[in-house]
Amino acid sequence: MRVTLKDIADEAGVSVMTVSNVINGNRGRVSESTIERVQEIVARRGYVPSASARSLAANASRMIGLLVPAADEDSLMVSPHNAAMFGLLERRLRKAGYHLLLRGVARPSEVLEAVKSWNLDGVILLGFVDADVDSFTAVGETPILALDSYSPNVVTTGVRSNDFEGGRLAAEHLISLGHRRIVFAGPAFAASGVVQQRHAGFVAAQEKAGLRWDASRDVVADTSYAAGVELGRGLVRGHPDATAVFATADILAAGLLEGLRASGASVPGDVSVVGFDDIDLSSYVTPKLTTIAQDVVAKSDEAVRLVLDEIEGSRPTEPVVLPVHLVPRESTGPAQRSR
Amino acid sequence: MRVTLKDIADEAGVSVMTVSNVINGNRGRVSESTIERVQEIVARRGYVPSASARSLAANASRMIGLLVPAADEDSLMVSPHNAAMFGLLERRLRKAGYHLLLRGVARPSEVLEAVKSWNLDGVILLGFVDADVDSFTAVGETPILALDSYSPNVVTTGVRSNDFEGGRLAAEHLISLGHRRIVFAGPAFAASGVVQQRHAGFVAAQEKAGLRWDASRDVVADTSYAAGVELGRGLVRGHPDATAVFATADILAAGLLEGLRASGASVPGDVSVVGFDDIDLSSYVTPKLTTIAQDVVAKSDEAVRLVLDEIEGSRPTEPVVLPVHLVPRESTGPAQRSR
DNA sequence: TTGAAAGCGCTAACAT
DNA sequence: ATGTTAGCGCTTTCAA
Repeated sequence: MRVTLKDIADEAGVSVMTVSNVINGNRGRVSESTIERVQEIVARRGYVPSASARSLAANASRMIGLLVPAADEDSLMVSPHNAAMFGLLERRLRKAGYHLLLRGVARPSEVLEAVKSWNLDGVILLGFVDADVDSFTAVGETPILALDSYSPNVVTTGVRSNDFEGGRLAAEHLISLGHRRIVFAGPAFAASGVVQQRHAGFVAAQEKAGLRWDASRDVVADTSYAAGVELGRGLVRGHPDATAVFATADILAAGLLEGLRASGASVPGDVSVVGFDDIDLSSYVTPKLTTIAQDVVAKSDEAVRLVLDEIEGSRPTEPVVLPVHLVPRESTGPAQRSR
Repeated sequence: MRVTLKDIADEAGVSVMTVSNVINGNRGRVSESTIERVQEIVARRGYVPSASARSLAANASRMIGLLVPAADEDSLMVSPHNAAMFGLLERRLRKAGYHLLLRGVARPSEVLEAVKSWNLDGVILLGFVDADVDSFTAVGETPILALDSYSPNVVTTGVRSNDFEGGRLAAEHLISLGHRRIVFAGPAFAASGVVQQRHAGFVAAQEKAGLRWDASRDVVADTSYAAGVELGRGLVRGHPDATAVFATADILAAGLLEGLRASGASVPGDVSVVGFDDIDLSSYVTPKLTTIAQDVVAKSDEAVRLVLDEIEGSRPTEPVVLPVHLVPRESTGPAQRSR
């Protein structure tokens, strides 16, 4: 059935160790002629090493776990932003010779279980709230990298965008357009450092401009299209004097556009909207969303680089913070004097 | 370091086999009191079985490969539809006690390699063109399931939507609105049975209505937003008499909306548009897309069910074909008399 | 430059 | 109801 090292060794008339050395590129230890002979047989027989056997013997799996929150009965959280990260992370890992285990996680303990079970060489956490990240405990030396987390948990390494700066840029943009009363929409602060930071940057820019922050304009909304629609429908009634909204995610902002439209408000005529992420969707909706762009390519590259570095033995680093920038499109315009 | 079966066995004063039997739920073979004692130790020590060792000894990995096309230097193809499938498939597999290896594949031979290397219990192919599926060779008894494929390859089992019916429904809907000259937009036929079938259903409905099919209204376009925009911009010039377009994917149809708008054509005033898939995006764009909905939940459920059944030993089945239905929204309306 | 022996953690098959 | 033996396919260590 399966072609094993021994089969190759027998056919080549050498020991399994010699074949193993050829396979693993331990030149130096094997003569040129042997290398060629073995390689020919390997190719002809279609030999592929057993990852299980390797993992067991070498205690290294060359597999990285990509763990995503998922309630027991639920599907993985595959937001457009996460979907983009999946593809990017897989490519990077593949090019580095690693494989990717994609796994939904309901309880923090399952992270530990996944690592132990598959002998994962490293773990990348995508989309966990800080409280969850806080609770992860070390698993031997296995590097654990948390994307978009502000958890102080020392067993994890962080890679995230400059959320504070993003909040600042959004506010500055709106202020420069004359907006003075801006609603901030996003998930509850407590759970998310990301949201806290975006909010802090947003408030800082306003204070710098001499505007007083009014907490009544903080609105809690899920990161979902539906939540955006609901918020948009009620905005004019709930915040009659607001001329702009900063939403902490494009998907939420996109829903907002729809909700505002349904309530008869025009964007950006009556209300300006700024999103966050710059997912593809943001230029598909009408009007096209002005947003704060994250560099998802850099984020995935850094994440993989850091995990692999730690696997190679380097010490965990300070969190890596990636730059963001404003992408002005059609959903923002001058504040209406009349409102 | 790692807690092993032997550690548990030593502490419990039994043999490893007894512990193994407890772990694997081979009740019957072990006394109640032993089970309890062992389970307590397992929980207390945080024992997690080694998947590698299991895979090696039992010759079963409880891991399924989700393989997606990806050129060497490129990222995985993570279209919105694929992203939805990722999440759905992972959930199903997780609930069944399986793990998911997500892997981009540049050459068909890599499928074989992935299976051999990780001793995969099964494989799900997502997004491959028929020509690629044709070329896959059997890997022992390993079930290979191809999603959305019309390849006659006998080593694979198919799960797909009723594409012919989808094409028919789209055409019927447009015809009933008075459209007589409808453009068909999608990737090249040759490569894709999916597109062929949608086209065939589309043509059949027209012929049934007494319309003559005119091949000049077949337009080749990538399944991408950009291709849709380009097509939309040139549509009025290239097909001045067309009153509607059927696009084989929502992402393409969404681009079409934008391109038509850019060229000054109104939807559905001047041109009606029907998409395919019913991804989230289709109700986020303006106007909301009329589309043919696929049942992605059923598709993922069936895919997992079939793979697991075949792992259990049942024979490969006929392709499973899932129903589709029309979702009328805002992008279609009565044909203009004037055009 | 090459090989032999031991063992990674588990299970299947056969004892008892 | 429980234990023993013999691997699964590979790498590590030590020897030649």
